[in-house]
Amino acid sequence: MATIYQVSELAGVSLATVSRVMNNNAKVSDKTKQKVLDAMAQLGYQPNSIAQSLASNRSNSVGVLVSELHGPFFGDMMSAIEETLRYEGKHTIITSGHSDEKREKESIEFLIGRKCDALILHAEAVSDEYLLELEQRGIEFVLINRYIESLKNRCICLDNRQGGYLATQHLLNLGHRQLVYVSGPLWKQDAQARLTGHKQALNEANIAFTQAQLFEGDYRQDSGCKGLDYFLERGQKFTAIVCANDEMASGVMSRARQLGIVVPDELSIVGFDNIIYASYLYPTLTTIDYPIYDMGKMAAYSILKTVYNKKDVQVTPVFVPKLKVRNSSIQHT
Amino acid sequence: MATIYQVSELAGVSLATVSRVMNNNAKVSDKTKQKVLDAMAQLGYQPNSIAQSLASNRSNSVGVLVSELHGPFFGDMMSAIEETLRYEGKHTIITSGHSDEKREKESIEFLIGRKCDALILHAEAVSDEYLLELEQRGIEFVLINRYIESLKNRCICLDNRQGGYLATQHLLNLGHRQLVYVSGPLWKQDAQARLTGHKQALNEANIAFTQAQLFEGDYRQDSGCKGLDYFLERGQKFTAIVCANDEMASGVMSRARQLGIVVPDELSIVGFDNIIYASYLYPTLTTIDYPIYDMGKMAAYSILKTVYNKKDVQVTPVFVPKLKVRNSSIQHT
DNA sequence: TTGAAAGCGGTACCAA
DNA sequence: TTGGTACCGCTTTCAA
Repeated sequence: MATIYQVSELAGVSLATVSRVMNNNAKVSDKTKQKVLDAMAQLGYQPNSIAQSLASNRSNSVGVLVSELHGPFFGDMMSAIEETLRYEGKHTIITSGHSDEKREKESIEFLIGRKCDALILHAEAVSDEYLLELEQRGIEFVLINRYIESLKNRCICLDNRQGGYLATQHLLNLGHRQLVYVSGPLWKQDAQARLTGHKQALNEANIAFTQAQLFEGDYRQDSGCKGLDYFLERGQKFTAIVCANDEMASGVMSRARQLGIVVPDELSIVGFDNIIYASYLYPTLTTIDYPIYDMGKMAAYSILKTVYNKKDVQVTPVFVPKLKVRNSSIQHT
Repeated sequence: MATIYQVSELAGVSLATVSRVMNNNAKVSDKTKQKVLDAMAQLGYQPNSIAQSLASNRSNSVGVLVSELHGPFFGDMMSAIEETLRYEGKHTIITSGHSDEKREKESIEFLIGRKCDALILHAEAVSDEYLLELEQRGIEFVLINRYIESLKNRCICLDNRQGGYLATQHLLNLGHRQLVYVSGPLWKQDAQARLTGHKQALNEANIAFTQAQLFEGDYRQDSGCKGLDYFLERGQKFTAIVCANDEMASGVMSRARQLGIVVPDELSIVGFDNIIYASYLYPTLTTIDYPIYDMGKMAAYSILKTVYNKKDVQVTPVFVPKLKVRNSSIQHT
């Protein structure tokens, strides 16, 4: 592997000059430049990125923390981030936090230890204080799907409240009056916001919301099944069920089928996220579209702009959810 | 950020000694060691991984190439790899190749340029020659789901032929005699192998296989729909359909529903891969389990063993697929 | 068992 | 516009 030194020798110029043409950040005469370029080509020179990093204090890598590497949701996010960054020659280092405070922290510190220039965090369990501390330490980062007022210029968010609102409004528009809600873990910000939107829609329609209409799930399929059982066991009356994500909705759907409840005829279901297989289910799932791909892209842009000084990018921090009507919800008669 | 120099000063020893206790690869007296450890703790010293890499010519990072970052399949693979490597303090750099030769090559070269110590490749489009060339260049790598005879000690494979065989055998055991097959893109090795297994099972049952019973899909859901249409349009008679992956199977399933064909009563379906949502479908999908998580883990182990000299790992290169019977296949009457 | 010092392959400041 | 050179923070050989 050729080094910058060999290039400089072959081209008959100094190290500094070679460095200049590589980074082309200083004036070099066309003639000299050409000599250097020729030498590089001849040697098949590739700069050593590690040495560059050490000298420039830039690793050209961005660390990404997601909850889970698998699962339909984060794949899209990573996909967007990696594509965008690689196009600019930056690389993506990934870690997962499993929605656990300790593991999230470990992952973040791991990434910092690897000298990432910036971090893109889908951090759920770590405290606001810790995130503020990161900022104090001078770490560059953006947050996906988490809003902290004093860090607001670092947050790429979906309006989860609005999403919850839309889901419920849709059912109300279809004539449903007896609704129940399967939420996510209520310590998570997004779960709270979605529930708030739900309540707000009910409120506007002058329908009371009581605790009996709420089941707190964990965003996993199984808790959808449990949620449905829960409501049925208590003799709760309902014609529609709102789930805080699609996985739980799919759980409700399969449990309903086991119990002989016909969806959507006897029970309408609405999910949230619009994960890929929402459209594979039977019936296909009405849901709220979460533009996670675009949000991942935006996070990457934001880093490119603030950390790598890429000028021509516009960062929009708040995304708007959209209702996606499919076959799991129907007019109440 | 404290440097090794400051630690050495505070501890009253040389740089070399500090380095030794960090890597504990040489004798250091307990007393000296303790002084160094104390100094490190006091300064909150964290070694600079970039500098370590430059000096040691080791980046402690492993590059991973997958076809797609999203999608149910690769998530599990990445998940396994990242977990395993991080446990050993290595980091995982990911890229995607989109099953396209040019992009796969670009990704691989990108990873090499970033000085990855080793690569884990799910390379589909790149030629055998290119891979051989990589070996010539002294690049360390393992291949997932691709078998090349002269690189066999680098291959972590599933016996795809056996999987195809099991899927078909299952249907034959259920009494089906009229089968059709939706394959993957036949330029892909795994698609070929699965089809071969299918033919073999038919052959053993003395059932002829003709081109009319084959539709070449692209592993995506939509081609499952197309496949079903294809067979129906030609008036092909069949009571069961074997799909080379679950996504296409789910396509067949939803198309069948649209057409009013009842699964499994009128049509049995078997998939391949056992992706997460195979069990969410209705009816739940009978499929062949592809232990991709374990295979990812094995790939990581293999790297740890050969590249990072971790001794106590056993590498098993060939994995065996297993039949997973669910509700989409039923006895033919 | 310890220390001195020569790299690793670049960047970037200061002079010329 | 160019060259000289002092780092960046660590590893590793060689001597002591």
